Amino acid sequence: MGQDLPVTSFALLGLFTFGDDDGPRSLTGYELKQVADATLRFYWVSPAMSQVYKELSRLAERGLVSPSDDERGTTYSITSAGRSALETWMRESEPGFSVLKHPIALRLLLGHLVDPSTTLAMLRNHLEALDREREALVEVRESLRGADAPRQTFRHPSLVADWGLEYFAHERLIIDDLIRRIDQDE
Amino acid sequence: MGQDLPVTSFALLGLFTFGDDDGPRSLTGYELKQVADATLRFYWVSPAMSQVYKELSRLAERGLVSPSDDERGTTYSITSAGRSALETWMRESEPGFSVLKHPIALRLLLGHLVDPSTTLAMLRNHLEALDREREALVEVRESLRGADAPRQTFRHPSLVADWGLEYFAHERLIIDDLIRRIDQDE
DNA sequence: TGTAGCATGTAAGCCGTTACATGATTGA
DNA sequence: TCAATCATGTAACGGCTTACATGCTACA
Repeated sequence: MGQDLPVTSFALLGLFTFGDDDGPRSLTGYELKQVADATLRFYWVSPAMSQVYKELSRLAERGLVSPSDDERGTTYSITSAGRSALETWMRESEPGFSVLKHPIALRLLLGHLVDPSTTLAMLRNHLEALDREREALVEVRESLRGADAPRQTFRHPSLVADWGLEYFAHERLIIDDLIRRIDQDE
Repeated sequence: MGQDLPVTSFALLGLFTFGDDDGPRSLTGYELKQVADATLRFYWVSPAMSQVYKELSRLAERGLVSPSDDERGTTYSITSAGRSALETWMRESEPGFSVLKHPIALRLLLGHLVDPSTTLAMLRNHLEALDREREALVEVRESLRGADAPRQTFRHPSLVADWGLEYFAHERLIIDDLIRRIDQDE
């Protein structure tokens, strides 16, 4: 019974596997969305609230998470079937290549349609957006300190966060360089 | 009459603005797909054939491209309305931030669910995939030589391609480093 | 003669979004 | 008491994909 689910389902399911101290965590839909916004959004997606609830229903239907009532609302935890479905997915499915949707790159491609000053303004705005995103990721990274050593709970999340920080830093350099090159062209 | 179309429509429409020598190009749906695969795919999307034809119909309905018959089949060219819709879109709409869907990063996040050797194998495979993608982009970049100087037709496409090449090179370094770190953890 | 590439679509369906709706709790 | 946050959904719809179908041309 191979689980045929979109990657986003497994991504959300995976967020339940990061236990604090006392075992795997239980989360309400609302909380799950917070966690996804803090982590998944940088390299996967930030699903809409309605999508999160829909996913939780589907995962529950299949027995991969189990709901229980709690003073916080309806909380979900991963089941052992959920955990093994995740492990199977990790081991046996093809990751596929990454997909980037980069509106700035797209508009730079079409730069011949507008004034260079328009393109430059766009790139400068992008630098600011980049800094804001980077700041948000820095905070995520900081929050992992203390449990980010090899074999600790947040080892892998911290590796991914470091990757993301490098990505932002490097993109900053590239954009700076593009601004310089376009400035010179004039 | 603001054109309310998905970004992909403008992306495809934009591909018609790169004239060779004798004005803007005319393309069949099939050819448009080839161009998109060679360029858009690296930082936007590679739309399915069926999607390309659907977009062409919609763009034609709105008068942004005009079809004409040709020995190659039905070819389309951008109209002046199409061109000004593109320019307006470039100047007046918000780009928004980039969205990355990176299955490798996602699976690295969940590395605690599998053997380190599984993660290492995944990262090594990713290095090879990265090299293949890079090679494809190198060829695109090379094909732009000769028209990539400031103010020439392929100036902006070549800036974007250079950006992409740097991106791939840097990701390679990051993955190498991750492999080293995970190796050491054991 | 058969396979690969060129050329053009239709149909079904999933993923995910926005808009809308509701209600409890907490703190300014 | 009013706004923000927590909490949970439904409905409608758009974007894009896969699967399917068709036919022509060039070439090995």
